[in-house]
Amino acid sequence: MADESAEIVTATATEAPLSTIAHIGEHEGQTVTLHGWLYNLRESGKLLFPIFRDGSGTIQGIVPKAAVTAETFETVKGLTQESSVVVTGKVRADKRAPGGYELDVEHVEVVQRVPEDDPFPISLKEHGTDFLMEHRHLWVRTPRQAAILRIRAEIIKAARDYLDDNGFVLTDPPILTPAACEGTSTLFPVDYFGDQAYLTQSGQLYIESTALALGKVYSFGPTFRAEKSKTRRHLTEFWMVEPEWAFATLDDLMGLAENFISYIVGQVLTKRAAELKTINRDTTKLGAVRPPFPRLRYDEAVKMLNDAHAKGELEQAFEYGNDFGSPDETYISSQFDRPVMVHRYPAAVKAFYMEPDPVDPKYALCVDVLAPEGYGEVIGGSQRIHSYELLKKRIEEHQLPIDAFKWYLDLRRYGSVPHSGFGMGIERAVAWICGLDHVRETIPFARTLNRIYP
RNA sequence: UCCUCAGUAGCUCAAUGGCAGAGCAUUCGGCUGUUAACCGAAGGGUUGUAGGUUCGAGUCCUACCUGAGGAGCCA
Repeated sequence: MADESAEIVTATATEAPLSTIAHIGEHEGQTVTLHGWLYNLRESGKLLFPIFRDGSGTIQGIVPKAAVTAETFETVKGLTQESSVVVTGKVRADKRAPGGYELDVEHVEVVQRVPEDDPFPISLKEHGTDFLMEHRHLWVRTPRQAAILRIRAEIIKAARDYLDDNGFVLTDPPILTPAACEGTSTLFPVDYFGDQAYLTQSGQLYIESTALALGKVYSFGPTFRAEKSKTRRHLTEFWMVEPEWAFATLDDLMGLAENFISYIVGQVLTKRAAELKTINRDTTKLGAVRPPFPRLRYDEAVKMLNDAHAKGELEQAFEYGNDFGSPDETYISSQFDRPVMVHRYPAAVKAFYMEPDPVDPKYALCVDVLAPEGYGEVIGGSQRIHSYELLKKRIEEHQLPIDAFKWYLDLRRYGSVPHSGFGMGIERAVAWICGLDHVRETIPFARTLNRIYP
């Protein structure tokens, strides 16, 4: 062991050990090397204060003219925003530093210097939405956007860990599909060797198949909607995680949904506390997200909306039998401190494959989970029709192409069982957990009605 | 698809129908503890496009383009 470590020191004798800014506290008093970029440069006479970032955080360096070679001083003085660098310096704890540490810079090697006649477009000042989205490929470098992307990654990891650890098997449905899943949404057409194909709007129908093969399954992947929706909650390309569970009832599904969401929020709170702080998220509201979630029948939710309208708390009157509009969802969720599960909507406003409630077939065995703070529907799910005859009848009623659903009907001919599943929109979950006012910041490169660049 | 709002320097925004402005960014100068540093100076403009009204249009009118917010639809 001693020989081995000696060998490593020898091999790197001329170079300080590599560190990241996030872990720089472990090297206090030592000289380290950082791989990064110049975030900002301030100067005060013969003192330079370069701030470096490396993707894991930022740290201020200090360069007194008297402490370094003239060449190093001039190199740092000439650095431009976002120039890439390899920095060597000594780590020093400092109470004045936001991160607790500063770097006494000893040497800076410039990997690529951003020319001053073509400076980095995104300054530290405010910018407009259009400009930022036009420069999304560079905007992701800013601390706030980087923190959001780390939280997104944690949400995805937590979602997959929860399902993996609870017996769900990842089965990937196709992206290219021959027909609409639900027959309602507008799909993106694709030429498939002369045939008309579409980008998937949901993997659900396919994972119903794998659920009957493996019992408990899920899909995680992109989905596409060509709807001309233009709101802060819509993207044309978004990611969904969809568990599907054989023999599960609507009650089983609601139990899964509340535990699933609570686990994800809990993981983000513990593992991404620093990032939540970076984006100034008020985490007290997330702390309340624990099972059980309130469960509300559609009829009860409607009564709540009618009462609110009568009291003047809701502008628009709600017409019984409709699906909830955005202001309706916001009002319902605002009445609770955690996500609320609204179940048993009228079957007429829901998808063709949803199982009718045996108590009153006018209602569907479905559930929408509405996130708090006005973030709207993050989960939509249902128990699926398992009767061959009923499903065939519904496909005909919805005037869907029966040939395209032949395989789907087969699932009801060979060992059909009650089964349930839901889909959670990743971007809406990220927007809610991060407290963002628009889903376009929840994904590295948002695809919206008016934007497909960069 | 509908409703509302916006478009002026690289960016964020001012400018009563009467000389095109500021802050930031860039360049130059100053400052040994700065925290979107500060102080001084310089360069930087086909006011989204086309037409119209007017002695005169960034400003008023018409059409179009682009974007934003909302509705519907949804996750």
